[in-house]
Amino acid sequence: MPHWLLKTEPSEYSYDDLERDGSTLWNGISNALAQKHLRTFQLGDRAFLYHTGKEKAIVGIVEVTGPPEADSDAENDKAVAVRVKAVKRLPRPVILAEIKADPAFAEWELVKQARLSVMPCPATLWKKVVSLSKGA
DNA sequence: GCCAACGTTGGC
DNA sequence: GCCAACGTTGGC
Repeated sequence: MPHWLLKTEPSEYSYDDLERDGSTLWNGISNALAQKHLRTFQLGDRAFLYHTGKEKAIVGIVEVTGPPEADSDAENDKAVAVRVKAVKRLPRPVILAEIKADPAFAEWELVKQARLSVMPCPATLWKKVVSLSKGA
């Protein structure tokens, strides 16, 4: 089961908002590579939610609750959106600085390609982030 | 607030 | 189809 990372600007839509809503349609993704990733999402896949802007931290885990569907808001009629639900907040946020400080993450798009908003998260990195979130 | 990185647009 | 100009994102 693949894992992912979704970015969001918390002043626009935060993990708090998702917890309040229960689930939301993750739409408005226009970048071609991000769309390519989004199209391969499957029911039950899990993703980290990352807050950009002031926070720059992975804050929680979400789960895909349906297959990719047409993003009816998008100008591009091939664009897809995916419904996700909140699973759990991480015990503590894992900030970008500590991710960058660890060479294990050096090849991850989160570090290498700052502007990509939907990306895969290799299983080893997933475990590492979860483990970091349990630390001090 | 600045700017590097990257994507998109449009003239040729 | 190339590439210069421009716009956007997001870290700093």
